[in-house]
Formats: sequence, C-alpha cells, structure tokens
Amino acid sequence: MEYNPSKIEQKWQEIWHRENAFEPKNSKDLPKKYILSMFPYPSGRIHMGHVRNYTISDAIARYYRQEGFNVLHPVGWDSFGMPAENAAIKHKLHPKKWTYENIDYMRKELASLGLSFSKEREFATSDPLYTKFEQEFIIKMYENGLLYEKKQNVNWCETCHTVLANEQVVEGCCWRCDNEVKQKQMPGYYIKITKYAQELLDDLKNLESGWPKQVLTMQENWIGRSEGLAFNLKLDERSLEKLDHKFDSFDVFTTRPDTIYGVSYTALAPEHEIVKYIVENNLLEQSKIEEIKAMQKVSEKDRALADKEGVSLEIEVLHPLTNEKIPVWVANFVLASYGGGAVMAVPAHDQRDYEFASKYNLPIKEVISNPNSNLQKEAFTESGVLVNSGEFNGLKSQKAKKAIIYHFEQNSLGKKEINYKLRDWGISRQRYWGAPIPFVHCDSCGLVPEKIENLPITLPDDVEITGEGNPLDTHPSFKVCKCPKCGKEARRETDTMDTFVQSSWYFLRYCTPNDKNKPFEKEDIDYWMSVDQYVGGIEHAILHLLYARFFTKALRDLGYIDIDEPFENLLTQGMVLKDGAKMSKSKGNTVDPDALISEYGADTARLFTLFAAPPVKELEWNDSAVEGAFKFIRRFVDRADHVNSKDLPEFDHSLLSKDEKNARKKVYEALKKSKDIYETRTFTFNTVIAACMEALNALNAQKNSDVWSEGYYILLHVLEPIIPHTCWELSDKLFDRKNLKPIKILEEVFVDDTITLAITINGKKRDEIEVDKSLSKDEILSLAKDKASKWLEDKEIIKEIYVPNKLINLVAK
RNA sequence: GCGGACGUGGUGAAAUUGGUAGACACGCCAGACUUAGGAUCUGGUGCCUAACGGUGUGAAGGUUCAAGUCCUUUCGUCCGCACCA
Repeated sequence: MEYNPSKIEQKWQEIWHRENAFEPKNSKDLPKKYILSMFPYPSGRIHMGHVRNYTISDAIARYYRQEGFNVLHPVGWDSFGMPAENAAIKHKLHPKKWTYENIDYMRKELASLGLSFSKEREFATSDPLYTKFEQEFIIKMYENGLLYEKKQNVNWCETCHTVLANEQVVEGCCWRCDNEVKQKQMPGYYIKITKYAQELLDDLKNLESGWPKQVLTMQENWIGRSEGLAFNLKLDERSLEKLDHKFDSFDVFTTRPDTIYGVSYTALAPEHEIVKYIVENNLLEQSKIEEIKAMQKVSEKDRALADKEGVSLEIEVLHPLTNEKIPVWVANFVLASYGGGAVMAVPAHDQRDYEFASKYNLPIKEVISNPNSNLQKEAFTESGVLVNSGEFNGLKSQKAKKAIIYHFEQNSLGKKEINYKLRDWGISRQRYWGAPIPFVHCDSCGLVPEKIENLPITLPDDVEITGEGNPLDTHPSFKVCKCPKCGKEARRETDTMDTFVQSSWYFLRYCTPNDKNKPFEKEDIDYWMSVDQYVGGIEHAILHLLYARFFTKALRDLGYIDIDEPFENLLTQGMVLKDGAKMSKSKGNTVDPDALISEYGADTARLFTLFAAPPVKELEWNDSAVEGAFKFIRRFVDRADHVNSKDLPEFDHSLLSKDEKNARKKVYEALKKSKDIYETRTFTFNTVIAACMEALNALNAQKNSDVWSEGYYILLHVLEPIIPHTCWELSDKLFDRKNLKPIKILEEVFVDDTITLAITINGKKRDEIEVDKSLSKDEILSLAKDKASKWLEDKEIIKEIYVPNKLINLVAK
C-alpha cells in the first residue's frame, strides 16, 4: 500500500471535525480522565515547543479514549497580554483584531497536527464572558479580605510601561523584555497569596507522587518558610534624644537565637524609617548623609552584586539579655522587605555579618564552640555548644534555640515567629490589553467594587495604542462612571489585570465552558477535576503553577468549588533544541511546523517528536532522524498488504515456527510496553515506538499471514495515539476500526519451549546455551559446564548460581 | 553559597527486584538492485587487537557469586533560588 500523508491526514481531520469525534460524553457515570496541556498564547504561529507539548497530551488523551474513559482534552487561548499591544504599535492593528486573527490561524495549525481537542469547549480569556467571571472573583476576593489596594514600592519596567509581580522579575530584570526593573512608589492591587503560604507549602506533600521533584523544590524555596525569634531592640537614652523621641525601638528577626549573645552590632536597611529620619533631619555629618543617600539610590540588583558597605548611625540599642550597648549601622545588604528591614548581626556565626565586621573593625564574639571553627578565617555557621552565653552556656544549638525562645516569651521580650519569602501578588498592570480591574474610586466612598450585575467591565474599542501611558487612562469616557455605592460621579480604575490571573482558573472553566450565568457548575467540577495529567514547560514551575494552586484554594474558600489542588499529575516537557540551543527567532535556528507538516505530514512530525527523546528531556532536532521517522511509517503502511483477516485471528501457538512465535512475542511486548508507559506515567513513548519497530522487524522475518494480521491489528492499536491519521486510515480499511479498543495481552506468547541462558564465569559472560524449559536445574548446570568446559580447565568450581530464565554463573578458581 | 536533576558508543537513546550493557534509531562502512540515486533491500558497526583475547556506563574505593543500577568519596554538566537575617 502506498503512503500518501497529505491525503489521509486531510481526510481524517475532516471526518473528526464533522463527527465531532472528541467531545467528551455528557454522562458523569463513566470513569473520566482530564488531560490538559498548558494553553497557548496566540502569538501568530505555533512553534516546535507547541508541537511537542500538544503531541504528548494528545497521545495520552487518545490512549485513554481507547481504554474506554470519558476524556476531557480541551484547548483555549491565553489571549490577553502585551505582544498584542506591541503588534498594534508595529502594524497599526487593533490588539483585538490581531489576537482573534491569530487564534483563527493557530486553530488551523493545531488541527493540522490531528490533535483530538474538544471542539465545543474552546474559549479565549479575552472573551467578555471570561472577563465577567474573573471580575466577579476579584470582587469576591476583595470582600473576603483576599485583595487589597495599597501604595507601595513596586517593580517597574520602563520598556513595558508596567508593574511586574515579584515572580516576573528575573535576576533584577523584566521576564519579558530583560530590561532592568526599577523600584517605584505606586498604588496597586494585591492578592493576599501570603495568607495561603503555609497551605501551599504543606500541600506540596500531596503532590509528591505526581509532580517532578524539581518543581516541588522550586515552589518550596520560593515560599521560603523560616522559623525563628522576633524581638525588639530598645534605643538607649542618648539615642532616644538624638532621634527626638520619634522612635524608641525597632524589631529584628533571627533564625539563630542560639547566637544571640554574639550580637556585636545591628544593621538597618537603607529604606528603614529610622534611617530615613536621620537623613531627612541631617542628624549625621554631611559626608555620611551623602553616603547613605548614594546607597538608597542603588537598585536591589546592583546591591546584590556590590561589596558590603555601611555607615555607623551613631546610635545604640540595648542587648535584650545583657543590656550591653550595641551600635546601629545602616548596611546595603539588609533587605527592606524581609524581617522588618533590620538584622541583629553575629559576625562570629554568619558569613555576611563576618565580612561586614571585618571591614569596619567591629568585634567578632564567639558564642558557639566547635573544633572545626576557625574565626581567624571565616564565620562558623554550623551548630555547636554555647559559650559566653550566660545561663545558656553548655547547651547545644538545637536545645539553646528552644530555651532562648522560651526565655524571650516568658519575659515578654520577643516571640517565636515564622517568616516567608513569598510576597503578596501584585496584579495591577498599566496596560490596555487585559481584563479591567473592576473597581471605582469615589471621593466620598473611597475604593468601591463594581456591582456584580454590571459585569463585565469591558475594554473600549476606540483606543489608540502608542506605547506611551495607559490608553484607558487617556480614553475620553472609560474612566467616567457613577459610584456603585452612592451614585455620585466617580472614576473607574484603569489598571488591568496581570495575565497570570486568567491562566489561574482556565482549567476550571473547561468543565462548564458555555454557562453564561455562572463560572462553573459544581457538579462538573466534582466530576472532571482535578486534572489527571497536566503537560507543560518547566518555565512555569513557580509563576503559573503556584498562582493556579493558590487560585484553586481561594475559590474553594469562596465557596465556588470543593477541591484543594488543581493538578494531580504534572509532566514538565524538555525544550526543543537545534544545534544545542533553544530554538528561537533571534538565533535563527527555528524549524517551522507548517513546513514540516507539508513536507512529511503530521504523523511524521508526531512520531519524530515522541521518538527522539523521552518527554521530560531536551529534544535535539535532527533532520535525518525526521526522515527516518517518515520512512518507518511508509514501510509500515507498505506491509499492510500482508493482512488477510478483518478480525483478530486465533492461533494454536505451539504449532508455529520459531520466527512466527518470535513475531507474536514482539507484537505483544509492544502492547505490554504501551500499557506500561501510560500506567506508570513515565510516558516514554520512545520505548514504545522502539518496541513497535522491533515487532515490525520480527513480522518481516516470517510469512504467516495470520501472524501478520494479528500483528497489524495490535500495532495499529498501539500506534494510534502516536500516528493517528495513518492508524485510523488502516484500521478503518483493514479492521473496521475494531482494534481501537482495549486488547487483551495473551501471556501464552511469552512462554517459549526453550530458554536461552547466558553462561557467565566469575560474573563475565562467556557463552550462551539454549535448553528445553522442562529441564531441571541440575541438568541445566551440567549442560552449561560442558558447554563452557574450555573456560573451566585447571579450575575448581566453588559455587554455582542459577537464575531461572536469565543466566548461570559459575564461580571458579 | 543553598537546593534540585543528571553523567552510558560518532549522535539521539535502551536496560522490572542488582542478573547477557549499548535494544530501537540516526550516522558511517560494505554489498545487491539500478541509466542514476540523497530511493529500496541485505549485512556490518563500543573501544583496543591481524587474531586468540582484553577492555568498557565521568573518576576512585567498597558491598556482592554478580554493580550502569546499592554504599562512600570525588570530578564535571545543566537548572532553579540567591546578601531571606
């Protein structure tokens, strides 16, 4: 039979579309699988990363459909976001037009890959209906104390003209354009993700069996829980006066209360209120004031790279246990955003404090004793036995921590505290192409949420995108509105939401995609959620995957749904590389999926992507291997002529020749392997494809047409998730599609009359022996010794090991 | 610095509980068919050696009848976080 990919692919894509072949059934009694790939941003064209992503999830979805599950495998569009505005500026196109045209084009591209998506559940997050429910969530969050507005320092990207969340700042630069991020005081809306810090951390344990360890660790680090002692340092008399009694103390946090007797100075962040007061009121000599001002101007990123430096503030605090006077400094390494912006410094037992103390000749006082400690050279930061620590001397670090915290709590000097690195999620963006934040500013009522019945607040179409400022802010009428509370003239909020808000709940909406009155039906969520298999790139390990986990928990607490975690199993696929580098336009090493499909067909693209590497690993592009994938399909199709039966033939296995038996064995091995990779969720399609190739090679080595028919029946079944067009075409022609349903593994084909054993001497393989399976262990050993006699001359056998079906090991001296 | 993942041929990669290392491909070599072939088919292909044989999973030890797999040490690569008190 001849292989004509473009003809059969077009044919089946049309049939699938016409028959709406992949819509899940309405019945909620069937066992279900929810298979999801991270939805695409409609950038204009799909790339090889998409091909890989969707091919993997499509194969999984198709497998479970064969196995009789009700499968939800939806796709949609993450369609708000900046590229639409950039394109608008560049091509003078409205972002909406650009976005929806891209969606139409990319939908066709995805269809050309033969992806088995649900047709009726597709939506774009920029659809007004989606915005409506999202705005409703935001208002509910506000009403339940999960969202607040606040003016504070934000990450500002000048190139993108917008605020960024902490998660979107990569090494001090914008995650999108790589421009340096500046700090700027601005009002903004924040979602209280920190309220869920502990739950987000604790529930990682429930994901251990289904998520890659790497992702769990990254989330754990990002949440960054640490436990310690928070206490107050009081200023001494002289310092109180110096600061005009405006301050009397400040708070610090430490994870090492056992080192508290080693405090020899304390340090404040340059942004600390006390530092600001000193600078504003010129309470130090001019040169020092200038130095502090210079420090304040340095960005967080540059500070991280700079040497440690500081200025003595010429004030002192009292040590809470010894009452000794301790100098207060301002230091560039103290972060304003963590632990109150102030630290107690223990140079002997903290490397950072040590460097600072060495530079400014501050005392280094040992309070943890350990033979490995060498304070002449560096700080000793591990645990040990307390010395120079008053009543706590002699205690080991672990016990001392508890005892000192207890002492502080008993004497009301401080308390045990848990700190997180996780910050609240700033969702304000000063951009046009996003979901408007549904709030109104009223001079009488302050910040007022829009009424639910007025939602959605939609974007005006008549805007000019210039890249300068927010078009909503300068729009003639968008801002003008009435206060939902008192009815007076008011101003509508012009900030739009971070696009990560949309991707935080889209997987829930697929469960009830078309309801105009509510975001989702509880019954639908109960049935379909959680996602059984989520597939996407590792780059979302923190951003999207953390936000989506949070949103699920928040919507649960708002009464919408009843689940704790959205994604039961997660597969993070590797990148697609060419010439050792990630494919990118700027490097010019991209492969165009459309061109690939028109040259070889979608099935070849799919086969190559799944065969060249296991999904979690990087995939190195290789043109001749693509050619190889194509040739395999062609060879496979060519052999269809050997099939002579419309059904699965029956056999008396014992009457077959050796080659025929071997062919059947290889075929069933492929079937077994296939079940195995889905059930263990390794999804190593490469091994299944290899097993199919072996099976085809083995079929080729014999001529029995019944064996061919059976082999073909099964191989089409195994390969259908991988190369669906080819398999539907042949299955339809040869077997009336009867083989696209579960097939029983016949164990009889794995049993041979004879077994081949390796003969190893002292663990080294020397020979092989084929024996009748009915022979006893002693008979086999004796045959093996004869066969390997050459290796046993002048030697004494001191031990004989027989591993059934595997090998014989003779230990000889 | 902290945390995680991983080191197997020329290349991509296989290898249940420890049990014949390199399956399956790509590439390469040889042959057949052919006007031709970048088509197809057949055979070969870890390294060293003419061969017998030796050797081989980053390195060094260890456990074991037997180690890619388990343990210890070490080197290297990649990724994430990073002055988090």
